[in-house]
Amino acid sequence: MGTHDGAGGGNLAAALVQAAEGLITERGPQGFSLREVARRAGVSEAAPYWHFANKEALLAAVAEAGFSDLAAAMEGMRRRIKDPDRRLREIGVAYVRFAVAHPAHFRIMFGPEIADKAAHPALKEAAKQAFGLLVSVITDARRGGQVRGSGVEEMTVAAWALVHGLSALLIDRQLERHGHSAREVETLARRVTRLLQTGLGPRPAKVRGGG
Amino acid sequence: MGTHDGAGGGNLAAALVQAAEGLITERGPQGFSLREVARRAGVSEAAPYWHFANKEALLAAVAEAGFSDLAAAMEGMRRRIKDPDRRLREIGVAYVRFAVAHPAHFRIMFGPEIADKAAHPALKEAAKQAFGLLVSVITDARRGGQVRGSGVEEMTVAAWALVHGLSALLIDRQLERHGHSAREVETLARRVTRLLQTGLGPRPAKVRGGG
DNA sequence: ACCTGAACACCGTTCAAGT
DNA sequence: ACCTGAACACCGTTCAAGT
Repeated sequence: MGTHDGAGGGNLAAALVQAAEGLITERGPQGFSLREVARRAGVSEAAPYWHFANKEALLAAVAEAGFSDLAAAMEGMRRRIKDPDRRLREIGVAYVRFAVAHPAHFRIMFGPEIADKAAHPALKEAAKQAFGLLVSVITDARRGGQVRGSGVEEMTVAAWALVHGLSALLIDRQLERHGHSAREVETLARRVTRLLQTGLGPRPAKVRGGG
Repeated sequence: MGTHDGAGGGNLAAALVQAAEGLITERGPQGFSLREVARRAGVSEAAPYWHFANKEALLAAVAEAGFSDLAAAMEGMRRRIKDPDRRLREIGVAYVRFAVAHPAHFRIMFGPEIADKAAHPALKEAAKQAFGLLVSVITDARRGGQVRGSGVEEMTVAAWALVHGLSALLIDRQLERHGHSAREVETLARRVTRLLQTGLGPRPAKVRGGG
């Protein structure tokens, strides 16, 4: 508000976002400071305030770029894979892969560093788009299947929660038993996503009527 | 290390933890400061350092209390409910209920504020216990059912990821379409957890062989 | 053993002042 | 329009000094 907020003509804004991404990757959301970003960009500590309202606005720009990358990764999977069930799985895997590859981005995108997300509408929009992609893919996967009422909505929440939770647990080192290499992470994500599709229980009967 | 770290005879340590819980609940992990905690406890800004090595150690104490409460809530459900499937569901619901009721605790417990969790072994221990509870409950629910290889381990990861992700998405206001009242949260958690048990897909066939 | 006071090196943010 | 310098009110942490 009252400032350019990025997409003007200046290139210091872009340089600041780039420096911010580097710093946040190196030191995490804790060690991040606006003054250090300014130092890395070679300007005074007050300069960023011309381009961003405050620290949070700069972080929001970083988060936005992250959402854009995540959406691209998911969209790529949707385009590449035709089988609806496998497609749903691999989109989930792409989500987890992104989180583990860019933990700092992931935390900024979803964490409390950006306190008031309503103040950064582009963020909400990006998240909504990712959600919409999931909805459509799940709808495709269930086409012809019996889905009553708000079924797809709930399925989408479940699918999102599953890959989001797996991402968070991996990033926060809560699953140390399972390796963090790219291959191991993908295998785990694939198996866990498949479990959501088949279900934990061996009860092929009551599936249809469950209220 | 080199300091008491809590369970000594002094009561300033306990007062500091209590003040920290209050402050973190009011202002979130961002607005939290050790100096403010000291002020609320009515001591000088250097006093906390006699009882806690640093800010992180105080936060670790808060996280530990949170894990203890969460474990108690889950354990209570295990004792109260006999039907294995419903028991698993309600333990999941208890997890989400705790997260939404105590978002600040939840974030401290799992977030990056405590950078090196290996430095606070009590934390790892508490998390491991909660995981063990899930494993045993899932084992019970699957008793008699066919579970090959590392099946239970993977199921546990899936169940944990699901409720953890739902908790995180709710706390971070990413599911604004769904209300945040206690009743609405419980209903959503129950439905989503049931989805993991029954599975998304209407494919009662291939369930058994899936590699 | 336990706490205070003062200090150091950092922050986020503002604001007059420069060009 | 865009940036600097200096300032304000905060931090986390340390350390001599008190009792």
